[in-house]
Amino acid sequence: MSRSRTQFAILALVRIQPMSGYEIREFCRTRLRHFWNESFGQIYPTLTQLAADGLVRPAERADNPRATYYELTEPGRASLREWLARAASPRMVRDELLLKLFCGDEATPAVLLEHVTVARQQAQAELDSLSEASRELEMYAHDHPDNPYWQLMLRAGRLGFEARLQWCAEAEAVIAARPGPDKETTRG
Amino acid sequence: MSRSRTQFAILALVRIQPMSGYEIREFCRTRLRHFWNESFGQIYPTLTQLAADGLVRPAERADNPRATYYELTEPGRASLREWLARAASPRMVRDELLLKLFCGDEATPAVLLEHVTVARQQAQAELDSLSEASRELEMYAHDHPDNPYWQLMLRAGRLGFEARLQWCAEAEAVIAARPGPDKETTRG
DNA sequence: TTTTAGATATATCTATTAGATATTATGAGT
DNA sequence: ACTCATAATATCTAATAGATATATCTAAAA
Repeated sequence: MSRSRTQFAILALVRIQPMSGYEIREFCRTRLRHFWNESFGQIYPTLTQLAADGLVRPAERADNPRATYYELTEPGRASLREWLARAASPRMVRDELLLKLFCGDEATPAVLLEHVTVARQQAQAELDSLSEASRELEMYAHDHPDNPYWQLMLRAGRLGFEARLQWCAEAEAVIAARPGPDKETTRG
Repeated sequence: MSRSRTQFAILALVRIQPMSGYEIREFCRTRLRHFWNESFGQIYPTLTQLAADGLVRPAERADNPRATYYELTEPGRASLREWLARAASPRMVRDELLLKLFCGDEATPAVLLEHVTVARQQAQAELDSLSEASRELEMYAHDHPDNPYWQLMLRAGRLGFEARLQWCAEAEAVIAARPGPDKETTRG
């Protein structure tokens, strides 16, 4: 099959429980967004392909006749396991804020400070969200065999956002000390 | 023009000094990779477009007749400044290792440990590389008006990789303590 | 000296994924 | 009843990753 990782993201999710395409998207968006994302553009065609290949099985639900739920099959599980044994691709990051800072002297400190403040607020909100998620896992999934891994997954996010917050604080201090068009002397 | 950010990455780079398409790619790959990347597939068509729009100017070099160097024009600088004043898109991360950990109980601890060890080694190499880059900037660009921003840029990378290393250490400890097919009792 | 490997340089192509849009049905609030 | 938001599916366009092709130059090896 293709090199696309959407298939494995989907298999990983329906391994936990049967899900509709929409639910898969929402799960990614609400619980995995600090390290993964999937769009409808990938989800639906991939679900169709996975079903054709026998890796997931479409099913209906009496309590929600509108949605199609997809369940993991044994061949799907085997495919997931093969992928898990393979080396992971390097982490990919794309951070427009840092690109803007790269040519920071072309902007005013005030506008850069604004950008960093927004980033700090976002990082704080994400950190809070991950901390809450960690507590919920402790409460509801403490004995789940995946729980230690889930906690590691969240831990990665929290450490990352803590580092981001630290950086924002430092960046704000440095930028605030920069001379700008509305400053007459260097602020020490 | 389009929503593509390749144009701004290119403008940012040729703002520092004139560069060829290849040099732009190399600069991204060697110095910006912890937060940005550009492929030839984007660079060359975008350079052509930027030149057509008058935002960069192609020039030849007597010392390298083979390469076309692109210089920033004043309209190009103005375009860069407009972009700098706009809010930055959220940081995007894609981390296959965490996706694998998400369904970690479907794999053996040994294989997961291997993945985390590889990630740790990569993070250490990147951290070393960024520390070296920071030292070089201090030596060669200390008085450059962009230097404080460049140092912040590198600082973001270092804090990020330090957090990653911290996480790897924790993950290794947790995973090593997991029972696996080659372990008869829980290792404490 | 010749050959080979690696780097430089440009260009374009395919594959993957982000992001947006469209349609329909349902549920909640006014 | 009407309006708005959400759920659900599907697909389309735009952006970007990654690979490939060709040519030339330089350095190292034979």
